[in-house]
Amino acid sequence: MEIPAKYNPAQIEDKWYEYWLEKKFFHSEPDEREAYTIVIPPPNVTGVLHMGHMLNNTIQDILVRRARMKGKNACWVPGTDHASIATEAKVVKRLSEQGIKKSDLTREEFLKHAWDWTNEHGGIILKQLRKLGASCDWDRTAFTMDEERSASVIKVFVDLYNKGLIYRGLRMVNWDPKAQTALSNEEVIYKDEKSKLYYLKYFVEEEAGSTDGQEADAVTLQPSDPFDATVKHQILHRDEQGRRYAVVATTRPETIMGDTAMCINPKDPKNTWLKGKKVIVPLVNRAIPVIEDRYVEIEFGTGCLKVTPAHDTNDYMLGKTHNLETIDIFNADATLSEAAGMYVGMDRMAVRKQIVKDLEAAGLLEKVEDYQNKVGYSERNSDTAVEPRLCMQWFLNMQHFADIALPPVMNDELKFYPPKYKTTYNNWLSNIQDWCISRQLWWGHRIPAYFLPATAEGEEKFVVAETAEKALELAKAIPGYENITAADLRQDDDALDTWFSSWLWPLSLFGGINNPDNEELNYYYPTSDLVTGPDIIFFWVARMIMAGYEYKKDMPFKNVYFTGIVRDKLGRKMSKSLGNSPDPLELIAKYGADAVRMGMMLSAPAGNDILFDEALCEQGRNFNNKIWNAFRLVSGWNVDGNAQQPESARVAVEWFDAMLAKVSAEIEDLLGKYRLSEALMAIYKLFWDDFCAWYLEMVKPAYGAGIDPATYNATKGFFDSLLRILHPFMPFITEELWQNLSRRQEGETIMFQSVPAGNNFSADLLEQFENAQQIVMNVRNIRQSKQISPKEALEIFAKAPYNASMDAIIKKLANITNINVVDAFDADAQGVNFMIKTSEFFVPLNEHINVEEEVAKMKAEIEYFEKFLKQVNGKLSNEKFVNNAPENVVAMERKKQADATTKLENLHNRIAALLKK
RNA sequence: GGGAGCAUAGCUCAGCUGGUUUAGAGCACCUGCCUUACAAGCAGGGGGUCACAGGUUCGAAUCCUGUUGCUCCCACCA
Repeated sequence: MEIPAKYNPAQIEDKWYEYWLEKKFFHSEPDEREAYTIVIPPPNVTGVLHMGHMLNNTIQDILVRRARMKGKNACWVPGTDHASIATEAKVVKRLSEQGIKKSDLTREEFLKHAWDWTNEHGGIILKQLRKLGASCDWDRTAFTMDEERSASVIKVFVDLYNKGLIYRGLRMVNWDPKAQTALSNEEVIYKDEKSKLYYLKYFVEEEAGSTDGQEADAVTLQPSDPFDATVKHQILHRDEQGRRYAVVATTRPETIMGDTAMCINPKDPKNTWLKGKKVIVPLVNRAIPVIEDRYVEIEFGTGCLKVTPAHDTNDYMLGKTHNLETIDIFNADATLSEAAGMYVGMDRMAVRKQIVKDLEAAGLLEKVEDYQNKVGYSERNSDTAVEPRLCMQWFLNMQHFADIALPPVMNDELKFYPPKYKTTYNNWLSNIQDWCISRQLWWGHRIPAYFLPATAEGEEKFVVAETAEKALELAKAIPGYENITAADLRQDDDALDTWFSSWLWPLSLFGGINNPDNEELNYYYPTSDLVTGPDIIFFWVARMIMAGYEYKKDMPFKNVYFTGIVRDKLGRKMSKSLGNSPDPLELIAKYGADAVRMGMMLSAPAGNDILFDEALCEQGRNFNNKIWNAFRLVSGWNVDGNAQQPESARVAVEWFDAMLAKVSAEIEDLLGKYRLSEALMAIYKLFWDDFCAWYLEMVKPAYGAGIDPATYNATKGFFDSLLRILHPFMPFITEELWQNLSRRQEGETIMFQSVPAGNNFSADLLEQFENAQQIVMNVRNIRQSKQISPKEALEIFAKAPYNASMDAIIKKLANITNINVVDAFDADAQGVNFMIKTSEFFVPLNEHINVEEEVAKMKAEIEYFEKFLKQVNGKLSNEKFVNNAPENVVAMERKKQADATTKLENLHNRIAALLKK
C-alpha cells in the first residue's frame, strides 16, 4: 500500500466524524457507569464560530473524550442561547433593511420574523463545532427557548414570585435607547471617554429690594478673610448688570431641562451664600431651589451640582431624599420629549451640540474644559450610550441567592480553576444588587404576569401564573374581580433577561425544573466540569450556582475551568472591527482540525490569556505529519518470523515501556490539575523525541531486513498506546491510524479504548538510558566537529568501572564497533575524550588532533568546575550551613564537591597527557 | 478610588510547601546535512546578573516590604 509522505486531514476528518455519528458513539444514556457530564456554554443561536469558541470547545472535547476513555459515561450536552437583545437587534436590523419598522408589526408578526431568522441561521454554529471534532451528544441538542426550557423559565418565575423573591418596582435602570430596553448592571460597559466639562451660569433669583448682593461684596473687602480667594470668586460671579450667578460644571448640558434643584455641600464655605436661595436654570428660565447634601464634592468643579432626578442615578437618590420633582425629558429612544419643552424630538447628542451654542449665544456658558470621564455603553449595542431612566421593572432579590451560593465556592466544595476567581466571585456576591430581569423586548420568554383592569382610583393590580387560565382563576379570587373574563386580563408585554433562562441550563437540560428528581437529573447532575470565560462569571456562572442550590439543593458543577481570552500575537483582543480574528473554519481547512486544536492548546495555560499565532497551527500540522510518518515507517516493516530479537531492540523495548509508564502518570496528574497545555507538551515530547528520535531509531531494522516478531508487536503496542494518549487532543488522526494499525472489527473505535495507565517503572533503567544518550550525543558531537561521517564506524574506550547494559543501543545509534573497558587510556593514542558525570570516555581518531584546541577546551571546563567547586566549598566550610541544612542537602553538596574534584583531576591528567606528546 | 493578578532566554510559558550539580520547555535563531518514515525533516549549537531596591535565612527566581511597569475586575465625583 502506498501511503503519501504528507498527512492530508481533509477527507479523513469528515470520514471519521460521520462514522462516530452514525455509530452514535457520542450518545449517552444513564447506566451503571459513573457519569461525566459537561453542559456547553450555549453560544448565541445566530452566531458564528469564533476563536473563543474554538478554545473553549476544544478544551471541553478533550475533557469529555478523556473521561470517555477512562470508562466513564460521558455526556456533553450541546445547545444554543436565544440571546434576546442580540438576536432582536439583528432581526430589527434586517427588517429595517427591508423597509419594515418594528413598531409597524404586531408582537406575533415580529416573532414570526424572529423565528424565521432563528431557523435560518440557528444551529450554524453547532454544525461548525462538528468540524472541530466536538463529541457532543447531538440527540440532546437544546435551545433556551424550546418548549422544555421555556416551561422551566416560566415555572421558576412564578415560583420565585410566590416566594416573594421577585418584585416589581419603579427604579432607575440602565436604558439602552437603541434597543429600547432596560439592562442589568452587568450589561453596562464603562468606557473612558474624552468629553467636555461645561460651566453653566445659574443666575440667582433675586428678591425685589434685596440687599444680599451688597452684603456679600462687603465681606470681600475684609483683607483678613480666610476664604479670600473663594469670596473673590463670588465677585466674579456677577454679570455686567451686577446680577449674581452660580456656576455649575456638567458633562451633560442637554439635561438642564430636567433640572429640579441645585445642590451644594453644607460645609462648602465658598457656596454658603447660596444657601436658601433659588437659582434660574439657564435658557429654561425656571427657578429651582438650592439644596444641601454632603454627597456633593466640594473640590469638584465649583462645588455646585445640578440635580436631574430623572436622568442620573445619584440625582435620583438626591431627589428622593429631598423630595424633588422629577422631569423626564427623554423619550424611550433618547429624543427630547414634550416635557423638555425645548428641542422636542431632537436626539440627545444633537441637543448637546445645539444647546452649547445656544447657551454661549445667551452668555450663559462661562467656559468649557476638556474632561475625561467614564460613560456606560450597552454591552450589545456597543455604540449606544446607556441612559439612566426611571421606569417600572421586574427585579429579583439577590441577597437570598448570594447567601446560598457563596459558601460552597469559598470553602472549595465547588472548585474554581484558577482559584483567583474566588476573590472576584466573593466581591460580587458580597455587594450584590438586585437583578433587573425584565427587558422591553419581544424576543424572549414573556413575563407571566397578567394585569387586571385598573380600579377607579387607577390602582394597577396583577397576578402571576404559568398560564392565562390559572391567571384568570387567581384574578377571580381577588375581591371585586369575581366577574372578570380572560379578555379583561392583559399580559405584561416585557420579556425576561436571557440569563434568566441560562441560569437554569444545567437543570433544565435534564428536566430538573419541570420534573424534579427524575432519573436523568439524578444521574447527570451535578455535572462535572464547566468550561467558560471569566467574563461571564457574574452573568452566568454565579447565577447557575444560585439556581442549582435553589432548585436541586446542590451545586450545578463540581469544577469550573476558566479559559483565557483569545488575543492576537500582539496581545490585542480578537475582534471583528480590528479584523485580527482568523476564521476558525478557514484555519481548519488549511491545517486540519487536529492541528488547529493543538495550536490552540499549546498556548492555553489555564486562566491566562492566550496569544494566538497561526504559527502554532503549523506546529500542530507538523506534529500530525510526524505521527503520520512514524506510522508509515512501522506499517512498512516486514515481519521475519525467524528473526531473533537483537539486544538493542530488547533494551529499547524495556526502556520505552518504562518511559511510557512514567509519562502516562505525568499526563494523568497534569490533566487532573487542568494543565492541558502542559499535558499536551508532555505527549508531544514523548512521541517526537522519545518514540521517534530514540526508540524507532533503536529498533529500526537494517534496510531491506525483516523485523523480529517480538519487537514488531511491542512497537505496535507502543504506537497503540501513544495514539490512545493523544486521542482526546487530536481525535481524527488518532482514529485513522488506530484503525489501520491492526485489523479492527466493524464498529470498533479508539474512542472507547482505555488510556495507558501510569504503571510503576524502573527509575534506575531510565537513568542508565540517559547516560547512554549522553554517550551517543557526545560521539555525534565529536563526529560533527571533526567532520567524521555517521557512516564511518568508530571505537570507544570507557574507563572502569563502567556499566555495559546499554552498549547494544550505543553501538547502534552512534555507529560504534566496540566499547572497550580499560583501567587507563593509552597515553600515546590520538583521539578525543569526554566525561559523562564522572565517567571518562575516549574516542581514538586516526587523524591528528589539534592539541592546542583540545587543551583550550579543557581549560575552559576547568575554569567552570573550579568556580563551581569554590562555591560548593564555601557552603561546606560554612558551619551554619552544615549544622542547619537538612542532612540530604549537605550530603548532596558533598557529592557535588567529590564529583567536581574528580572531574578536575581527570581534566588535569588529560591535559598533562596531551602535552607530553 | 478599591481589589486581584502578572513581570524568568527573541516570543509564549513551566519552575508546587525556599536546598538535586551557578534556571527548564516549546517555538524562533545559528551551523552542518536531501542519511531509503518524515526538509512540515535529521544531527549539533548559542542564548537568561529570574523587573528594580531593600530585608528574612546557613541558603531566595521561590518568603516579606517598598519602587517601577503592564493586565483585569469592581465602584454613583457631576
